[in-house]
Amino acid sequence: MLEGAVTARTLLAAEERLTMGTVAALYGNELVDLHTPLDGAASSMATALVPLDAESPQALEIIRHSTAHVMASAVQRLFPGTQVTFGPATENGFYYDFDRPAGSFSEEELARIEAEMLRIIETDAPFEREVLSKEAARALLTDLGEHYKLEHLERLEDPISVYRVGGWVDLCRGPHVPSTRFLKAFKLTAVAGAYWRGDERNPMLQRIYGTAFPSAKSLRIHLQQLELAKARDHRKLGRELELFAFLDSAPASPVFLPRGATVYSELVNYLRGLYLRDGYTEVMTPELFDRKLFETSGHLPSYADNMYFGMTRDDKVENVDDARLCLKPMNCPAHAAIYGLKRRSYRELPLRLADFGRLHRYERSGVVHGITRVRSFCQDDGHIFCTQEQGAGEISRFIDLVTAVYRDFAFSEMRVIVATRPDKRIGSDDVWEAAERMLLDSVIAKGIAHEVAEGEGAFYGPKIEFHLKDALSRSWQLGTIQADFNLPERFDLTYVGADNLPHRPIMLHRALLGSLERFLGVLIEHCGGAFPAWLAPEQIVIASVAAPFAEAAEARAQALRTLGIRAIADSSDNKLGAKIRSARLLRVPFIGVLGEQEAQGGGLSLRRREEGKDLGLLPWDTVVSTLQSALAPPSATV
RNA sequence: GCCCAGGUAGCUCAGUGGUAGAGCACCUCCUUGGUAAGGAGGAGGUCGUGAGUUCAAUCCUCAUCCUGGGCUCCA
Repeated sequence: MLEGAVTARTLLAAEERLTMGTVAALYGNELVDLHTPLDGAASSMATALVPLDAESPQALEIIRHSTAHVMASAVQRLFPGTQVTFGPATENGFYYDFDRPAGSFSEEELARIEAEMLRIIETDAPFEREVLSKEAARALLTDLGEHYKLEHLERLEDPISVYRVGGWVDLCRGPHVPSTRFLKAFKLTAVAGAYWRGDERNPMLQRIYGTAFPSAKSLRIHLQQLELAKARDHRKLGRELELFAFLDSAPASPVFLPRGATVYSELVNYLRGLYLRDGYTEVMTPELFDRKLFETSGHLPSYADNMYFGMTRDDKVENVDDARLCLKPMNCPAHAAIYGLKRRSYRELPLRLADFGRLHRYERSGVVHGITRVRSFCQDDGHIFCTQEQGAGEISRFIDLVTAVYRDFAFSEMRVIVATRPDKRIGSDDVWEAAERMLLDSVIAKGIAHEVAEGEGAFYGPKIEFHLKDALSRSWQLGTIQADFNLPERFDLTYVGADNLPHRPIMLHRALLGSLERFLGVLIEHCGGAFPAWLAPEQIVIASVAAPFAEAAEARAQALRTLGIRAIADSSDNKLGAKIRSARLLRVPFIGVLGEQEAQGGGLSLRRREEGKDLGLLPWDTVVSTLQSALAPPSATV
């Protein structure tokens, strides 16, 4: 560093804004190291500088990225010949990808790497930034034998920065913490394979995941939260609560057990209620179609990789591409065909068709996950056929509906993503342009915070996606609405306008919950298996205090069932405490206790799931009215 | 699909080159009970599947199926 060079450190120190916990600074919109010389007039710069404390979110990223550097340094010390690639901070930590000729890292090696990292950190080595010409950087990387970095270098613009720490050097944009002293708490968590630049045609690298925090305490809290999240994992709860299961004979295709099927049906009932109010009519369509339907729709060949094919013994075919039948991966072609069954008038539009048909999509074995990503599922699918002019209004109406629905399930953190035209698509650019415009305008008009995902749209149209997070903060797409000008064209759909001339309708594909399977998975994690009372598989368990009251308990349960309440009696010869315990483990919203007192007076002692609240002995009428009001499904308002 | 880690009773998990164990759940009996586990006994496994090595394989090797973590939040 030049004598007297102006840095964030000198400027902040001069104003006594530098503390022991300051790891970097924000200079305008730019993150800068404390020690990097700044350009410009010192006096004006100082006011634009904001010191970043270790506890700030931006500092956390810097700490993690610096920890990744230390890890890479340790790896190269321990395993010479290993090349480095990318090592960014992530939402929950960091990773670094290596090309190690000997292959992946074992658990024991992870421990050795951690130990080596500690040794490096203890030396309190400073992070030093150095700016090079591209030519000099090329020479440096060639010298180090870092071929991946060399490849990446060619994508970068002059000048190039590198960071040194403890004699180790890496091509890096920075910034970094001043020295390794600031890395106080880290843990290496996992090894995994990852393709170079994420492309499966490239060589596979060895990735090491880790996490880092400004203090040992915050790391400990993070690890505890991970443990808690595991307890909410829908796969674990699905098994424990007997909601669903998987058969070896149907991989990645869940079977719903009685308890899970009850929740599933209630979700469908809820949706049917919404549809009735919101002007949808339901249709039912086959699962197996002649391939011609999907040729017309354009699913073949765009979507063939994700489709199942079928044939009969009368079909003398050898190649799957000649299979006569297709298992539907989507409902839209069938709905387009239904629309085309007869001549349509503008007076019928918008025509909103809903379908709970079962879909099958072939998903590669590595991407399936519990019931949130499966091969057999059902969408709360619907297609709106309308005029161009009606499109914006329908989209706006749908956004209101989907927002209200998520509110019903107490989801608050919704991400809205507008996904635009992908490389592999059907239809002209003009048509895509219009469709993208329509979606974006609706979101903007509602003032909804959203992101744009370039190239992430469906092959037939752009979409708005509504994402929610699961217990491990993985983001899942649930609801969606997609504008489609292509299918109406391909199916030659028309309506007769007021002018008595044929016109082309547009088609909106939409789903509120998305896949019912996925939604249920996310919902299970959201509520930790304690479903809202209206969805609970059993809404009340009536526990008899002793055998002589078993019959009375069963009679009460039956009386409630005739009122539409899912009630069961626990007449096992367990003691009351054990019955309460098992009902609570199943997260049953109400528990009724029936003994001498209740049998005599005709009432029931009731307790609610929430805070184990005991409502005491209530007269039967009060029991019924309490249950009926607590068990009523919510009503999403449009 | 690819990399890594797994697959032992319904569930959660021990275990060993000489054909297997615990807790819970289940069944039977005793107990007739008042708000998160009463007691005793019993039954239950081709150790994922197939092959190989071995006198002998749940254990070692290979294949295969299934499950789990990950596969550009770009130096």
